[in-house]
Amino acid sequence: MIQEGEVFKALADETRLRVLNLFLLSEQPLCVCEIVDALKVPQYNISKHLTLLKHAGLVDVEKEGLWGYYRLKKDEPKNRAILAFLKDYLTGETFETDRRNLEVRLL
Amino acid sequence: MIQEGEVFKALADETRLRVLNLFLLSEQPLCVCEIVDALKVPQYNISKHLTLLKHAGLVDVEKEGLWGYYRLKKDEPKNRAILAFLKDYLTGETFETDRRNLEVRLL
DNA sequence: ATCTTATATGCCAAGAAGGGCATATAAGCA
DNA sequence: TGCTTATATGCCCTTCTTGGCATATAAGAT
Repeated sequence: MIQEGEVFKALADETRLRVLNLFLLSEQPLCVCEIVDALKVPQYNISKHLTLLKHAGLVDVEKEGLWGYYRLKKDEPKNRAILAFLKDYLTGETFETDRRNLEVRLL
Repeated sequence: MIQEGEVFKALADETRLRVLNLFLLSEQPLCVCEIVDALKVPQYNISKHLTLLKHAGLVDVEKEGLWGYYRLKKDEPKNRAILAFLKDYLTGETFETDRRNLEVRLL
């Protein structure tokens, strides 16, 4: 499990970067199932990565009934710079496809 | 081995962050032995991490006789933002001690 | 109460990463 | 030629990480 302050370990995984990419696009809370649909990755896998991102302090959750709404902690001082960097860094086919898939899902 | 573009994996290790911390301080090429002295970590260990950082595109080497002078590729567009971020991120006892050790070594 | 849906989690196996150690390489020097 | 010094690398072992799968949890609906 990732310790406090070890942001880079949280970012050192492609699936997690894909998840963060979605958050950076939407700038709104996303539930697990939306992420699952967009990335086409098994639910248990996304759940695990979200838990890890939460422990790393990059996202948090709000539970509403059955749903868990995750959102980027973009106002956290510790996260501001790295998220700004990420926004430019996450380029390429996969990230773009994921973003398109999310847009369709959110319609 | 780290693939092209996977910067975060290169940063997801404390020893490598400690090495980068030295480069950010000195802004001058450093040879392996200087880093070994400052961090008090075995030479073979530092060598391996430097090779990895090189593959990640964060540093490069210039060989001069027996010595290998490594330097940060800080002018590389891809690296600018992340290095700026790192400069603020690398705080704490260990990093400060390492910096002091390097200063002594470079006298 | 039961069934369904959304999410989390425990266990396992495979692979990657890191450290230790010995040794290889290779340049300079006696 | 041999000796020393600086650096790189291969092997082994241990630990960490990830994904797959099954299952647990828990809320809503019937």
